[in-house]
Amino acid sequence: MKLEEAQQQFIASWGAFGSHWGINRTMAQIHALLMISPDPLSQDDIMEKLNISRGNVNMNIRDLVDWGLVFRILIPGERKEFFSAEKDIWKVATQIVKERKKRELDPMLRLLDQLEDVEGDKKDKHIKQFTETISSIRRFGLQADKMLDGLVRADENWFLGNLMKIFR
Amino acid sequence: MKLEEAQQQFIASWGAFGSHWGINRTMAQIHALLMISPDPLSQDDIMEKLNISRGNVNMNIRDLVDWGLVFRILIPGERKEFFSAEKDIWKVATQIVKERKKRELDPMLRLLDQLEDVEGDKKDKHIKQFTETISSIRRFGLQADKMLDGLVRADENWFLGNLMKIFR
DNA sequence: AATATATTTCACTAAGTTTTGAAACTTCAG
DNA sequence: CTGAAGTTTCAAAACTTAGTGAAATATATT
Repeated sequence: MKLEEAQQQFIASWGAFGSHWGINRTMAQIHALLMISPDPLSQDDIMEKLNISRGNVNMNIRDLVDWGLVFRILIPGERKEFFSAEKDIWKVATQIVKERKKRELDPMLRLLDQLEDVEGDKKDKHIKQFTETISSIRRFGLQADKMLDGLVRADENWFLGNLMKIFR
Repeated sequence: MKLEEAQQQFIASWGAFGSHWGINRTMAQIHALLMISPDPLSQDDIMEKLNISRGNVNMNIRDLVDWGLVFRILIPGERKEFFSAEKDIWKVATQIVKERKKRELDPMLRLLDQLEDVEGDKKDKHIKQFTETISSIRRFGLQADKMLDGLVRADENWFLGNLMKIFR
């Protein structure tokens, strides 16, 4: 397969893939483009390679920087800003886990905490089913939370090494 | 907090939560409603409680059944079909993992396989960066794949027990 | 300070997704 | 076989989210 074609395919599918992971399509495409670029790119480079508007590049780059997946690079003597992606895929994954945990899991756990006790007769089957559901989701969430914290703190080899021991 | 209010809140936020996890809002709301219902509900019950149209209920119920999160229940003597949710949250989670792995991770790995070898000079920095990126993502993906397979096969206590040993 | 270059913002538009509701279809009882 | 009850389909409408491009702002150069 030719390089150009392979690059296009990779960018397109990383975009599709990302859109299932809380990262919008264009954001993921920009990230893909930067991952396979040996050198940092400017906003104009990205506009041109992906055929998207300046505003779109700007917004998505900002988000990528917020997520910690892309870095602003200042090249001495250059007027423009350049951008480069985090290329260590383990770091990319833990970064995403960290952000999503903060944005989704943590607020959900806070809510479940509040919902856990409702007024009324503990014998009523509606109340019983409700509190049981809530508390089992909450217990599960707390475990997941703890596990993800560990994951984010761990380093790749350590983590995969241990995991492989568990899942032969 | 009153039961009614707590139920509403739970349904609403499970919907919002689900929409970040590849499950659309209404689908997640129906699932939430069924999880907290002590008895199976009919399509009409769901329409009424969530204020959504018959078509919408029907389509989303179908998807939930496809995902293995909801079961069709036939109540003897009743003409209507009733529905009941999987209430074991561990099963819900592994079911979702299984489906998403099949729909997303597996196709991505198949693609990366193809992209791994491109024609051209191995010394060219564009080719070098591309193949390195692809192969590191692929290695990572294969590990994740193996791990998720294990997870789906494992049972809850076994899994959490082992995990807790790792992440004290 | 004036000019050129680069970046950010945001109202508008385009694209994509979900929901509705009525019609078509299916099933069952009499 | 007929009609009532239940379920499914699908085109159109409503809603949601993403992308554009031009204007505003910021930064650097002479």
